[in-house]
Amino acid sequence: MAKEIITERSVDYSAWYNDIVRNANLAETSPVRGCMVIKPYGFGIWEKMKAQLDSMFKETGHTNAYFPLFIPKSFLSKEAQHVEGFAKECAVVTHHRLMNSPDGDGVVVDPDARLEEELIVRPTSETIIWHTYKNWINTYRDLPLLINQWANVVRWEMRTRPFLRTAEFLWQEGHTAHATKEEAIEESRMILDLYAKFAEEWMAMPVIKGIKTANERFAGADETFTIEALMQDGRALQSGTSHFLGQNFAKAFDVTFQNQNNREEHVWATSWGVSTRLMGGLIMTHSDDDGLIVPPKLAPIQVVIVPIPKPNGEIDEAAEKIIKALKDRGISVKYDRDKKKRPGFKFNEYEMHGVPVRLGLGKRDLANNQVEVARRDTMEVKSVNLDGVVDYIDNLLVEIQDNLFQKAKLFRDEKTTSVDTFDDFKSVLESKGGFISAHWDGTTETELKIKELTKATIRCIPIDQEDEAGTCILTGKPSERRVLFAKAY
RNA sequence: GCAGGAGUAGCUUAAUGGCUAAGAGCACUAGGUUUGGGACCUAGGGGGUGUCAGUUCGAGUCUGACUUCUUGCACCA
Repeated sequence: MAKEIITERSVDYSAWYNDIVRNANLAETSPVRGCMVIKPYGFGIWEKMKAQLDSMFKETGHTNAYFPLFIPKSFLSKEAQHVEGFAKECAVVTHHRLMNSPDGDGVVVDPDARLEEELIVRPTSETIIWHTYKNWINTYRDLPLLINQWANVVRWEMRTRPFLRTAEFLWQEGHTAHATKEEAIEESRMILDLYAKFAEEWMAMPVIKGIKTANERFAGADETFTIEALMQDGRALQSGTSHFLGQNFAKAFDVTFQNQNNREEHVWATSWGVSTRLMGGLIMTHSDDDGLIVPPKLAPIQVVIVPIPKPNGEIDEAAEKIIKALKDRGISVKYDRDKKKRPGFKFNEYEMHGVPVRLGLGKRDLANNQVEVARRDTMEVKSVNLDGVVDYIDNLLVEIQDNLFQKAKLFRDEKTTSVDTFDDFKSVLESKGGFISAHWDGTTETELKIKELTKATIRCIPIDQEDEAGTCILTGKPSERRVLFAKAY
């Protein structure tokens, strides 16, 4: 019988989440507040995500570059909205040298080594990038400039949670410059579609594409687009954002280009990013009380072969055949020959790690020319003839990927409720949670009032939905369309 | 940042302010017996209790500060 080492979701969702992060070897805490160590298995998943996203960026014409970790303090104050948005959570470098402590114990900051201009550890790189772009952009022929960087950023968060909110996190940030407003908007919309496609087809995580309200918009943006996912506890997770920055940064950093009519114009900008927060989304979209579940397309190990009861020549030989055939199809496979662990232990361990497919191979199977195939998503186990097993697995991985998405989508749809009164809003939020589609009068004041009364925020104004006239659930004022509310991470 | 809770071996944990006792289970090491859903036996190794200071004849046990984790609030991706 399985030991209870993962807290059940229904008992304590937060504890369940933390148990998965720890027991599936995704990450652990570090001595630095809010900063985590991403362990090899967890990083393996991130690397797969990163590889896919990177190739999607390249396919759409972007190239990678790298900008400094440190940003001169003065840069941050150039865009008023931007600095307001980040000032409270910046790490600041003030000195450049340590010295032996005068009282002989350890080291202290050398007071003589104060920096002339203090440096900010980037919370995001708009400022230093726009400073740089000024020199890169002269003429319309230099546009569009389509650059992405993979980097770490720091936001000094007061309250952190593994992956979902950490002081330091990994992400990609795209920063593009365009000759026209239309082209910049199109870029930010294109990236939004790219993110949604990635979330749904690779992470098997259904998302709602939408527009952020003014209140939830990125500091310094004219428009923020978002993909919003729904977690198993009924809370929403902002999973990626794409910003149309207008000419705000171009003006702040004086980035202009000469157009075809020989006139100087400010460029139009976008920025967009997804982070290691997606790992949190992955965990909370699919996993269960037995541990992590990783969609096949992102699994560091897609198939594991467990010899039963222990490896021997005959089993090794059969396993090697399967391994070769799977690898030929680009399927990653691990053969666990560890003799110290019994099969039952291994079963539980790989379930904990979310390996999509497990093969059990023993004398009994070989005698029947069969192999036992177990799928992680449904926990079904069945015997499959060895001759067709590679085809079977190939299809099964596709089926698991699809099943995870369908299951998550069904959950999300069931947890999305339309309401027309504030009483219904409150009761649905209380009893059921999830997304609530409701009319809103369009004002920040009402949005904040609803947040104050219910803790729910407007996650987005969905893009793929019909306009529908109605009245605001709080004020009764006219509304042109429904927006999506939820309690959020 | 505020308010709770908590830091004893890698993990889970025991130990009234005291007999010159930090005890266990899992994990680990060695050997053996086992092996189709987290095996068992025997023998071992590992901790001075998050850090610093204080109270005391005596401190995992009490006090203070700091630090990390955690829950909630506020803030944010």
